[in-house]
Amino acid sequence: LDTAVNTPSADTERPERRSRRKQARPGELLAAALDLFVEKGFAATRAEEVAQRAGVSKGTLFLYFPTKEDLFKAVVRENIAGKVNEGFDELYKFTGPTAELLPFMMHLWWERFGSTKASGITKLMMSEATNFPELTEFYYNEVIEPNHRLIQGMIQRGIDSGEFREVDMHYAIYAISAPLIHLVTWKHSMGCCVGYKQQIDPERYITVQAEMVVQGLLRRTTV
Amino acid sequence: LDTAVNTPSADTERPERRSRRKQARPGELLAAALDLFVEKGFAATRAEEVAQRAGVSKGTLFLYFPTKEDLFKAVVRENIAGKVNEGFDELYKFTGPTAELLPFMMHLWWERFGSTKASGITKLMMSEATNFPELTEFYYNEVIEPNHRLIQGMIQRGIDSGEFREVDMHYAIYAISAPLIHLVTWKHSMGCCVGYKQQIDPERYITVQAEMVVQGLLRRTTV
Amino acid sequence: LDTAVNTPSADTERPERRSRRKQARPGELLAAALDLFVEKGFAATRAEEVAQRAGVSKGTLFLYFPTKEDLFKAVVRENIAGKVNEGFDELYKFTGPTAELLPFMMHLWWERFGSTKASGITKLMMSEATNFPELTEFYYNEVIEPNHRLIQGMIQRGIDSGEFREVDMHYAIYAISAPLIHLVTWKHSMGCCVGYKQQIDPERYITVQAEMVVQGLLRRTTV
Amino acid sequence: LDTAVNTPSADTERPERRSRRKQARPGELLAAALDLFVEKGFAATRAEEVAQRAGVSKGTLFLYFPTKEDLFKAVVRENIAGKVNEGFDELYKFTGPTAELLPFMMHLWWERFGSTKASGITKLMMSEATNFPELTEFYYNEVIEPNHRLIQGMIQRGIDSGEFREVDMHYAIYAISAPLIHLVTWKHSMGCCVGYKQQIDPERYITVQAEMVVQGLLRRTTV
DNA sequence: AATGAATGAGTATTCATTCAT
DNA sequence: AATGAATGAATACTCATTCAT
Repeated sequence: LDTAVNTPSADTERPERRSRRKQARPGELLAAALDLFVEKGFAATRAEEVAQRAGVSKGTLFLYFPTKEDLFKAVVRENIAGKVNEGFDELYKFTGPTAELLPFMMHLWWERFGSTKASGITKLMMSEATNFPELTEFYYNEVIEPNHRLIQGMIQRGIDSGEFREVDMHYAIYAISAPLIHLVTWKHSMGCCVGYKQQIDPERYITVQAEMVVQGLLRRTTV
Repeated sequence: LDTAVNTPSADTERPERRSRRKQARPGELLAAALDLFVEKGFAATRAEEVAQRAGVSKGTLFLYFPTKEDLFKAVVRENIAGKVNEGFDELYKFTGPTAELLPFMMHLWWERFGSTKASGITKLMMSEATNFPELTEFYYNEVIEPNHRLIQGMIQRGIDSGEFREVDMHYAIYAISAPLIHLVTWKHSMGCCVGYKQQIDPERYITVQAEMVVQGLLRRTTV
Repeated sequence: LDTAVNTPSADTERPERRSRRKQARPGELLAAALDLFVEKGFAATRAEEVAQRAGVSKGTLFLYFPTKEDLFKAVVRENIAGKVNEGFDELYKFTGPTAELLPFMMHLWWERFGSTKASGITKLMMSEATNFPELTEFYYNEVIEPNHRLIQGMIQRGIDSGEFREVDMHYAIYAISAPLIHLVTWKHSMGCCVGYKQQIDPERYITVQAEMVVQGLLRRTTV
Repeated sequence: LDTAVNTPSADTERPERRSRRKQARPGELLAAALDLFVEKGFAATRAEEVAQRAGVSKGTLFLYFPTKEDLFKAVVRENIAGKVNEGFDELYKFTGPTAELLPFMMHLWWERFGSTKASGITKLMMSEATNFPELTEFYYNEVIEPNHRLIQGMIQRGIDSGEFREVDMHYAIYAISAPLIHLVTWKHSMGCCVGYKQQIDPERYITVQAEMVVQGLLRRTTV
């Protein structure tokens, strides 16, 4: 459902106890690894702990993922599948004004991604990017770039409809993405350590940022 | 200020070489540590390497910083002290409209902090926050909170002068901070791994974000 | 009894070699540790050396004993358990006069403990007592106190039978224990370094001490 | 008085402030070292701490004692000077019955040595004997052997006077020495770690042991 | 496929000892 | 003679990875 862990190989055999379980192994390991990597970071996560949480032995873990780095890569690759497409669907489906589209999409993003465990990999990638350059490139191509196109689509929609003014599109995108990324990054770093008073309320945060960016983009009616 | 980071500076002078060095040691070590921590992260940085880069032996490092964690803390403390005050100074000194103050301050921040090596600790803290809760709290109190107050001061100035509309101040702050933090975080993560085409031009980035946020805050003249 | 120290025993049998070894591991490690601790003391014994002598790698040692201190504790526990009970058995079994019981028991003690490698831990505990207060307390409760009760039982037997005079029991005990402890302590310290001429012949030593203490305890027939 | 720390070189210069102090250095270091070695053992005592306690720098310590081992040897050698001679003096001076001499001498020993800090080296030597073989030999010749001769003199006196029976002299000696050595050894090991209830009262302990040994040596009047 | 016992390279930290001043 | 900054060998302990069963 949320972060549906799919076994790489298609599930062809009937739902028979033994083999289902067998097939489920890598998925369980990836789920456990996601949890722990998000929770403690790459370096601080011990392989044994991952195996334990997945209910298998250490040996089994290395049976599926020959290296801790491979495990990490798999975790990231696994958890970034096609979220963007959902976004494009919503964009195309939306009929109201773009000034309403933006808040709607941003809140939706929170609901479907930001608030889920999967958002932890956003922070993970920030932290480990330089240690996994080719993974980072993959992440850029598969996640960042598509999302930028989605955001660009949203903004362009406003410009095309005459709602928004012309902007330096390449950089205007960040007015939407930066606050969102900052939100989940905060949530998985500072947010864990500061007191109740310093917490950010995501809904309110997004509401304000969305309002700001809409105001920032809107064509000045008179002037 | 106190433990000002001194560059090793070629040893051309003969007299009191030993004692000169002694004074410089902590600074040299902190500089080396900053480099390496930023470059490879906390866990991946070996104590010996820090010592080597500072031109001393492993033992000497532990003479000044009894623990790798202590070294990390010192690096963080060293590279953030007083930065905010500079910001307040500029704020109080500024005489033009707030719509110009914001871009000015954001660019200044880049010039004096974002573009320097020290900005690497912003990303470092994000990455290591959960591993050093006590340090994170320190960082929040000494860096984040003061910066928030500075930003709040800037926005309030605009509201007081009638330029800006009333906003949910606590969250409006992030409209300014999030893009900036995102910029340095990017610079020290993704930025290192993606191609030339995907690079962000900081000046242009800040210009656009500043314009967006100013537009977002400005009181609508007619309506 | 529980973790009986098994000698490595030449591996002639082929089947289940791995699992056989697994069972023997802790015992082999404890035996090696006993050897080395007795030989060189706690501080001077390197963990790796213990592993080597047991024929395993460093890692394996820490697999079974998470800490060098834990290893030390295990060695102490291993080599003292139940020794006292043997003494009580002999005491209850003995039917002759107490004047003969004492020499018998003292010689038996030498035969079963003093002359064995295990007596080295008596000296070890003396040397390391202040460094391991918690272990020292354990040793007092599990070894010293029970032995004192055993000796007290022996003396009391003589008093009850009318052979021995009334004595300050609490301190009379040491008339028996002190010479014995001194013997093994000597054996593992001075004894290793002084020439042949200065050596103590344990049997003769015990014979004389036993005679002395018996004479010291006997009720004066006429007076 | 008790452990008078004498500078090796005879004090020829007048008691002038500066040089007195200079001359006192090694003595202060030895005193500090004695304290610490007794308190924590050889391995656990850090050179720096010795220097600190003596009020000098680490460098100075190594100026006088090129090696920690040398320091240890010096501490032992320093603190075992001619105590035995005092014992012989008392023996020759004593006029009463040997049955009274023994308790007298044993209590005196406690008063002048056992109860002082210097008794710590007795335990030290036990602990470190095997690590310092040639020191051990020295200790045997300078301390143990003379003390044995002293004790032998005491026993012989009783035999010669007809009070004591003939004994295996070489081993009878231990009937006196073992309890005393055991007392100081206990005091500096177990004694530090066990509760109030398990403490040994030295006076009472010696009284009982002395009585025992006297009884053990006395010629049976009738029989 | 699964286990978990075994490995050993790797790393922070300590501390006796040196030596420029 | 005295200092104390600097050294680096030494060592307990960790943890990814292997492999016999």
